[in-house]
Amino acid sequence: MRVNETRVNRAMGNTSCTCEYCQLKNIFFAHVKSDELTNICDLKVERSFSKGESIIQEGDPITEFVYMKKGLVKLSKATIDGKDQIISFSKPFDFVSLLSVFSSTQYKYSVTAIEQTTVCILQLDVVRKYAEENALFAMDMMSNISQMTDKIIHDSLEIKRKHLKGRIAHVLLYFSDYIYKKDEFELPISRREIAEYIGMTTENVIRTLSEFRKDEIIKIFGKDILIADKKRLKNISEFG
Amino acid sequence: MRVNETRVNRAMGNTSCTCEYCQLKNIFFAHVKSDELTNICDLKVERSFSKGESIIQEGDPITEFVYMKKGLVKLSKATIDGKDQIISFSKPFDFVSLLSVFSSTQYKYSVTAIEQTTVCILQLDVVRKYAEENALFAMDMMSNISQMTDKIIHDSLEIKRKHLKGRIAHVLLYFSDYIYKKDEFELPISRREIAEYIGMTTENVIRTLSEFRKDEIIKIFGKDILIADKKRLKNISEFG
DNA sequence: ATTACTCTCTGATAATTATCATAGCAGGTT
DNA sequence: AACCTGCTATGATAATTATCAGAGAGTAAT
Repeated sequence: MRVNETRVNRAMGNTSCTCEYCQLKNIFFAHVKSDELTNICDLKVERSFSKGESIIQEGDPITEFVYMKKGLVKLSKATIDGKDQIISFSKPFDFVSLLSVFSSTQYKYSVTAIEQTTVCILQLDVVRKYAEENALFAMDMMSNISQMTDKIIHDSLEIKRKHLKGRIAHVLLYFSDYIYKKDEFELPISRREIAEYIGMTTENVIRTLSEFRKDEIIKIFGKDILIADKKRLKNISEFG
Repeated sequence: MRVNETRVNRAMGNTSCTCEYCQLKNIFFAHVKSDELTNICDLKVERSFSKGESIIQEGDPITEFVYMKKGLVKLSKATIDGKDQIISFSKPFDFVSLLSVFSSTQYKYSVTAIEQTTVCILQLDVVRKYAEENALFAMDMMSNISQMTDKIIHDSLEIKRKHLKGRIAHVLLYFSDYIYKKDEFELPISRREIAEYIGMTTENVIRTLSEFRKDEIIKIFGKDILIADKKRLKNISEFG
């Protein structure tokens, strides 16, 4: 991680060992023995980031293994012409390091909190040691990587084949159905960031949202979105 | 794999054990002991496919582990409206199963030979057994998955941020620099397939290639392409 | 209070890309 | 031969999307 003046809790360390109830044990560490888990729990460092704070910076050496405990982050990459492209979003209990950790020594993307976020951090060599000694754990990691990249590739194909309206519908349904699981939610990102995700201009994102509002498919109150006609939105996402 | 009347060599099995010089030993099976490798070599089945033949069909149950020994394939996915989207291309010594094998029980994409292709096939449970018993091998697989998905995601972002001309330039440079490593080559895919890869219409692919020809950036003889001005092509790929 | 931001929003216009129509050509089939 | 079919190719036109310009609202800093 880059030295960042906005980063907080740098030295707070393991302030609250809540591993006891952490779902990671069942998901990711299912094949790690319980005494080793206690060890992992002691070694982990928990950190919090406010909305907008940088968690990982593109180019950072990969020395840590970061997983989402709470919140929401965006994975993004700077283009040659100084803009940003958003690759995907991650939520608990994704491992935001997984995309690069076994193919590179440096992060190829940045990770930024788009909601108040808590992550847990393990030293990479610790995780690597466990993986090298415990093939079942390594297999679980593989499954995790696969699921993560699978979703990224799938969404990328979906977005690619759709027109502007379909892409916006896709994004709204993504947050509504996949992230928040309700029809009314606060968009965690700006119109510009939506544009960076789906590869369109900010103006057209705004225009399309306005159009959906005029057509009474959604209601907009700033960042608050209410999906009023999900059936129509799904139809637009599929075929529009 | 689906029963396919075009598939050949179904029952040929291990007709030519050329494992002895296979590069896979150094790349993928580096941490598998040599006596186990002999076992793997005995269990593997080699199969050949002509250009156009289906190797894996979307929806097939994943029971085998397929790697590229020779040739070139496309990974593609059918869209809801009956078209195809090309995800990526794979060459020796990629593992074309890797994209799904640890995240799903069924293939989510099809694999089709776009050149005369030879693959080697291992039963998935054999590979899984080795991985479960040999964490270093599992780690090597992880690295392989990561590199493969990394490249897919990277290319997808590059294509997404470019305009039509830049995308065509990207594809030409992909085949020239990454696949064939020469300036003159035979395009292994049709204009329509290029369109399916970069998310444009066939007509515009053809038009853009014609434009490059008129601008003397490339020469075209049917499927044969000669890159005459690579510098300009690279410039278009980056900024056009 | 003023300045300087960024974000949201809208309209007018330009550029890009898709669609539709047409045609030549090659390969395969009957 | 005549008839498909798929691929390549080009032009005209329509649709989509980007760019440019401007404006209000909010927020932070001076």
